[in-house]
Amino acid sequence: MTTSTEPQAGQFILDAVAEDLKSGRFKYVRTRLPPEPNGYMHIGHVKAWWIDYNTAKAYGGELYLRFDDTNPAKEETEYVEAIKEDTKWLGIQWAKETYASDYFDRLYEWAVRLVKKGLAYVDDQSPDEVSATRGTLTEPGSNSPFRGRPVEENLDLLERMKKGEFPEGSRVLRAKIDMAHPNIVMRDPVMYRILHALHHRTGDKWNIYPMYDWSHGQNDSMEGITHSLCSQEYIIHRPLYEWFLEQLGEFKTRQIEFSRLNLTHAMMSKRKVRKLVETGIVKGWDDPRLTTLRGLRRRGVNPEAILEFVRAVGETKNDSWVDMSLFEAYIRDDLNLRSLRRMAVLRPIKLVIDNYPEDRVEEMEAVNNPEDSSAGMRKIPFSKVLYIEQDDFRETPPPKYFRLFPGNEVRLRYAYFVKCTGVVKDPATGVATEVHCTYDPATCGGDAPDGRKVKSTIHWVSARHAVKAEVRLYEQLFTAEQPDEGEGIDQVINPNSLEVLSGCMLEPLLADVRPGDKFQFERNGYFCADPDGQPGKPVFNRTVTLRDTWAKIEKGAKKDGKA
RNA sequence: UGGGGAUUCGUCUAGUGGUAGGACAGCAGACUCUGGAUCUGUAUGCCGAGGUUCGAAUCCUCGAUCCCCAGCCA
Repeated sequence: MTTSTEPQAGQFILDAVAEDLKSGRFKYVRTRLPPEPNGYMHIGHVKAWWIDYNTAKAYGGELYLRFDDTNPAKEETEYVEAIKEDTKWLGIQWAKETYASDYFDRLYEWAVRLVKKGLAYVDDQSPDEVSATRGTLTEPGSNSPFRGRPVEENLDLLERMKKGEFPEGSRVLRAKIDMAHPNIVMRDPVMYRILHALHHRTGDKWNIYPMYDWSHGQNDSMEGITHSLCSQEYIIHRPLYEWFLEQLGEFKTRQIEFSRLNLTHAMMSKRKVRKLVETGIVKGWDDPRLTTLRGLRRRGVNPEAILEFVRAVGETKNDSWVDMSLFEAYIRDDLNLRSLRRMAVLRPIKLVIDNYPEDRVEEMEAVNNPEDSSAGMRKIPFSKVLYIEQDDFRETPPPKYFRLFPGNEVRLRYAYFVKCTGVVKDPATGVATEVHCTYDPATCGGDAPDGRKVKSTIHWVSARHAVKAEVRLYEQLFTAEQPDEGEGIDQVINPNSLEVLSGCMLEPLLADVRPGDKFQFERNGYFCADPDGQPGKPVFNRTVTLRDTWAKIEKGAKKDGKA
């Protein structure tokens, strides 16, 4: 999969911005990345971040990081820091860090301006009354009895709301637009609500806080943002966005909407992810099964892979569900090029080489990364008793199985050809405990001087040199493609989403790893050292498996057998 | 007859009046000291019906389906 030569997927926003520059509507490009600091960011956000970042970068513009902290009840500084950290990790750079709360004073002045123009009023109705008079999707709303309030009275009331003279819910400031507007957003939307809450930055200074609609566009304008890029659900807010700036006579940012990213077998709803964390279905916001950025990072996914993936998905207005396998392809692509190869036996069984000297140890030369010659070579100890994967031996081989079975010869990677001579079983259970074989000393290094071939090469770890480790295997968290749909999350949880293997045997070099170190365990997949590991007792997470043609053949055979 | 958005292989996405292309997934094969990687080949698609045109995914008309909106959330 090449990247830069691929035709660019969806770029209607890039095109629109180019037109704006050409027409002179804007002389420069400035976008903003507007997270609400109320939770951890997930891969769905990355699409938006990338579009904001890429659009600015494409035209020599800049990106502001603006925290949308207009609701003190939900927002916390902790999340601000987490979001900044995640953004940096992704490699997205911002020119300026701002907060919606930076503009509370100016925004209030602008509100006063609208009140003076007779375009906003204080409504004394209760929330229920406001809701009841809004009308429905098909029926118009009705005017508030306070709609005709004189300007002076509105000004006085607004000032006293600000000072904190009224209880929460008792009054709001509303824009005076049209209660019969076919677009519900335009039916006298609430601009300020009373909230006697402590704000993470402004403390107790304010008793009224702006709604999204009243804050966001005005902040965009104040910051000279040229393009306010957001997801489709804001399309219907655009008339209001434009109405405010028009009435105010301020700098007019252009809002452009794109469709958000949906990934199959993943959970993007913040509320539902929170539930997964709280009920203990996952172990935290950084659980490697989650598509939160912290989860992906711990899982071992590189930021470059995430960015390449969202770039490939592109920017369109189509509702879409991107298949997880596309994301995995980008993860593999990235990891394949940069991961050091190591040998690790996940489900070990002993392989005894009967004709190999008891105390002999050889150092075998191995390639670190066939995709990158600069990664060099390493040595791996080899001896009489090895561990191999249980799956690499079958007493009675299925069709097309080329690994170890009695009488068959295979190559031990970087070592010798060995021929299987038999298997030792536990007399009580009948379970295989040891595979036996003989080796051909002439095949040292892995090639036969007589030119004979083997159909399979298997990996191994010397038993007396092996490092024991825990390895965590992950599968998709959900069995359903769209677990967000409907209720009953418990029903679509994949019971096999985590499998912990405790007796894994690794080559000696793997004893000393730091959390975040990534490797390809040959023939098994890509793995990343987890922070739970101790020196000498590593813990690895499986990021993603290798493409497994054999698994496919076996699965196909099973299906045919049944049919 | 509430308003607004969308519809191209299984999935995502190019194409904007001139041979429907790419990626992932699938299938078949080559190669291989990873059944990995790489390479080759291959099947599958314009929501529907009319119309305009020498020619329509693209323009027009009518229809279908899906998504969003009735927070003092963002």
